[in-house]
Amino acid sequence: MSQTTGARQAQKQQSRRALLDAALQLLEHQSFSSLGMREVTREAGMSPAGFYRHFRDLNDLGVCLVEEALASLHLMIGAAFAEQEEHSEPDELIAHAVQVIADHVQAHRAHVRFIARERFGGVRPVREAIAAELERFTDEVARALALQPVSAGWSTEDVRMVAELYVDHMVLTAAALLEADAQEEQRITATARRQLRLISVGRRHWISD
Amino acid sequence: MSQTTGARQAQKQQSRRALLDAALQLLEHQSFSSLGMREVTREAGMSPAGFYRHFRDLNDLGVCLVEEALASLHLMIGAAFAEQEEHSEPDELIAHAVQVIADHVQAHRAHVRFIARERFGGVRPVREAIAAELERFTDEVARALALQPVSAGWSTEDVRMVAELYVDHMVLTAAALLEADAQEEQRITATARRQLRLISVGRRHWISD
DNA sequence: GATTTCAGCAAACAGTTGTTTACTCAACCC
DNA sequence: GGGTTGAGTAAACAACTGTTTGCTGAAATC
Repeated sequence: MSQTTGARQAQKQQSRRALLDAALQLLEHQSFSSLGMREVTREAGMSPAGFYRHFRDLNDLGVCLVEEALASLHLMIGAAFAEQEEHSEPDELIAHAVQVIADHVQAHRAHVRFIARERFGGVRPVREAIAAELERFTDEVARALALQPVSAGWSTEDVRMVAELYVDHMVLTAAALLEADAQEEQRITATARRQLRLISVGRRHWISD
Repeated sequence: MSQTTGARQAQKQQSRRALLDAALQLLEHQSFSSLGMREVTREAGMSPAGFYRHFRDLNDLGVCLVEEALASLHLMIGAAFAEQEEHSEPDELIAHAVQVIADHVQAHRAHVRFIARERFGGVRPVREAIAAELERFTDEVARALALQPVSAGWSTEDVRMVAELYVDHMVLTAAALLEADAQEEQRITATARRQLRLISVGRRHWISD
């Protein structure tokens, strides 16, 4: 249902990409709620009217960006959990997890910035799309946590609450890394590791109801 | 240096207040970076040019809002720590702390929304003002934590890292409460208490370097 | 090869934006 | 009470906004 021959659709996809990239670029220095469509089309090298061939709205484009940004996050977390057996020491695993986040921020700056910035931003549809995706994300983390030996005998609410703590901490750490230079990055990742270790200690001594 | 006779200055302060309140009102449905000054003056019932008698810029107004919003937060946390001796049970203290946050959100919705929304928002001066204020805030919390018996023998970095964890958690909880109805509020506060308890357990069993 | 489809364009629309200018008139000072 | 200060105004400025209209020309279909 999505392709006719190829060349036509491919060109359209390319223009669409240009619009999304232009938006991401502009969002480095402003919030989504102040983004203009003329601004976006200008940055993408397209005439204003052309925008409507791809999106109904700017909000429409915003929701697409949310899905795009969190898709790459899902891939990351999947890979991170898959590798977790390789690390026997818990501290090693924490260090690895933080490094995975730092690498992800490096590789997807614009996406991470967008999520962090608009999570509580001024545009309802975007905010809600992020909330919905982060919830699915938290479910995923909760499922993985439940399989760990530490979680034996835990209530689902307790597992879920830890998952929320981890996800929030991850987003916050990623956001902090966005504007950090190499030196600040060391401080931030060191603190993040310490905090994760504290939570880990808490989990080991937790008494679930 | 700030008053001449009274009536004159008082009227000016009142207009200034009207501008700040108008901005806060408008910021319920948009981000600061999309706020217009004509929009603000219109909402405040003032002519556009009048704005410049009070602020050089919209950013100038934004920074004022930051200071205003975090001043009330400082008052809150001061009161909360002052009352902490009244609660012998740790769980009771946690429940009280969460309730203080919920009450604060109820009483200062617009301010809390502004801080949560613009903490990672698109306007540099505002973002940096919030970061600076939250850092002072974290210092305050760290000082209070250091006095608690649990922190005996802890390094200053470890105390500071816990303080950051608490502050971030507080802001996040407050932000979550913003859009919650009565029922969701119960869920959010319950989760927040659980999470604080987990951190508390972690602190009790922590081995500082 | 003729016909249909449709991504992208140029132009025009009425509104809105931030800022400056010259002004009014009440509160202040002496 | 006369002169000064300064908070707030109305009008004008060029620049920009989102959206619609009819058009062009290349790719796709038959």
